[in-house]
Amino acid sequence: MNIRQLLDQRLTAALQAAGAPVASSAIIKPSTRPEFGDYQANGVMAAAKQLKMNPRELAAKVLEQTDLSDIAEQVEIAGPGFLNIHLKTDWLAAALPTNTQLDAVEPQTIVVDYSSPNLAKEMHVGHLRSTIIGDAVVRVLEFQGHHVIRQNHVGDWGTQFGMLLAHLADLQAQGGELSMQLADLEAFYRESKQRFDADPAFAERSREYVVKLQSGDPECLALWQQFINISLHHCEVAYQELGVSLTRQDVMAESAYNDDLAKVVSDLQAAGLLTESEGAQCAFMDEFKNKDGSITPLIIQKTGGGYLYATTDLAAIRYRSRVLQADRVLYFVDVRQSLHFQQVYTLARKAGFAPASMSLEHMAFGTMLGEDGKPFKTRTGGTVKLADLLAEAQERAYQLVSAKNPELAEAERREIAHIVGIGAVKYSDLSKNRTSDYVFSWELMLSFEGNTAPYLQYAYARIQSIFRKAGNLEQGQSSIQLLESSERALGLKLLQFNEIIDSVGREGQPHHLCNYLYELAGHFMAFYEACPILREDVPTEIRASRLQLAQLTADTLETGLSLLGIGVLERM
RNA sequence: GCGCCCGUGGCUCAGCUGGAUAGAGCAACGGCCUUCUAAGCCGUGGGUCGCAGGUUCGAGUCCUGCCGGGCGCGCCA
Repeated sequence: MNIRQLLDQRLTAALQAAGAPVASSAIIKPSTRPEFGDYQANGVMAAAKQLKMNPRELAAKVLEQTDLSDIAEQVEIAGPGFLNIHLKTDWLAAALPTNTQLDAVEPQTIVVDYSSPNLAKEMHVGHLRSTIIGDAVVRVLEFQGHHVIRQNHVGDWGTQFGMLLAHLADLQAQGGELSMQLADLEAFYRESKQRFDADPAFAERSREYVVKLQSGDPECLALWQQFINISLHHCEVAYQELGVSLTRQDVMAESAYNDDLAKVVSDLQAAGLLTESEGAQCAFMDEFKNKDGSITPLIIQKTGGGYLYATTDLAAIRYRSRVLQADRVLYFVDVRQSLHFQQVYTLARKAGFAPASMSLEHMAFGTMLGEDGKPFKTRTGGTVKLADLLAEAQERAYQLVSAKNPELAEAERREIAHIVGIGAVKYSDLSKNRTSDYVFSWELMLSFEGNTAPYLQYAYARIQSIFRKAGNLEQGQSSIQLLESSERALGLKLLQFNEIIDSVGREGQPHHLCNYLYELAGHFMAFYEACPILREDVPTEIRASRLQLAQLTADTLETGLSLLGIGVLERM
């Protein structure tokens, strides 16, 4: 159930029935302070302004137009014209058992473009944002009942593959296993680049490899295919370690659109959208006109006929519309590409590649910076490998769990370290989703205290511990009673799960879910301190009610964390 | 030059079509483990929300200007 939506529907209808314009909304939000009830309506004042009415009078008229007595204990007009809604505690309690069942949504086909690493190099911490945030949103959308199509738009094409293949061919000529030579992709890339910069003959051969690759030379293609396979395998290892749901089936590489590119250009030309400028095919769109009258162009085809990533992105949009039949396409891509996407989206609309009914959404995120405020690098100047970060996180978690619970078996401590360590890394990224840049900090990323995944996992483990201790105590069929203030607060928070899921599905911001789960766990901790469950002096029906609250909290935490791609533990 | 984004306590961040007394975590300080896991709980101190105007009954949120930082802009992706 979605309380906020329910209140919004009823009060917005009442507001309009009271004479407010059809566009106006009751604007329901959780109350900012306990004495203002559970939810507050902020929209009456804005509507009153438009109607040139006294807001409190309008608020009174709104209340005449609806009857909330089935769900609300009391609704009061407060301050300049707020409506403060105090929900019935019994109604809350009765709604709790079905809490993790969402209200049905109209299913859409949603294409999500995320992760999309460049296969020329190894995945590093900079790939975390797209991969982890995208995967969380994918899980949320599927949970809502949408048809989600993952698209891992990996970079497997372009000039840099010339030097990689030239270097690879040389090594292969010397004998040896490809998989061994490519075990450290990052080092392999460095070596290739060094040779390219230092040796003109090698650079020339690299360029020849690009031509051979693009002209479909079978030997060259075979070599390339091997390289891609190995590099993809590296990604899959990282996905596995991270618990990311992408598989080989989700890969739709840049090269997959190669055959469409000429058609994209000719279709754009036929539509009169391209202009030749300095030898290149460009789209000059009025939407990108500057103050001085010049237009920032979008280059579709290079002088000499080469294609660019704009061309590929346009081909991908057409594919996602025509073949995948998407209602929405979400791009989890660095914010630095926002102008590019604006241009591509605009051109795709003009060209009819993207119908008006298909939503194109750039879910942008900022760059990861080092603690010096510059793009994140190690001390030696290289990027931080994902594998190193994850290993460090798990090691620290292992040290901690070994100190806390030395009696646990080695294997269980390793398992706990894995779930906790990976969870902490993912959560620290998921919990801040501004489009601005953010600062990478080992300290914060590997922290297990405060607003972190381990805190949520700890709350879950505590609940499991209660149930282990409770043994076969019958939970009974008795109803939930929200008697103590901490019980009521927990119950209300539990019921807000649905509205958070809706928001994440709509806006693609998992940090709202993180924040919700953190508050939920916090409410549980307060309840845990204030309300004994298994103590002998607790009456049976109270105990049964509290056990149900604990169970619902565990279910919600588990569901929420799983949507973030984070696991839970029986003990830690 | 043009365009986009960001400036919130010592640090890292929330702040949901403008709403009531700006919230967390970390760090600091003080309490709480013979009672369901102290990776926890309770409490204290700490913010002219970059600056200056403006719109509004009401501005961290909207508008203008300025200061500071980041990023992008015709043949990389």
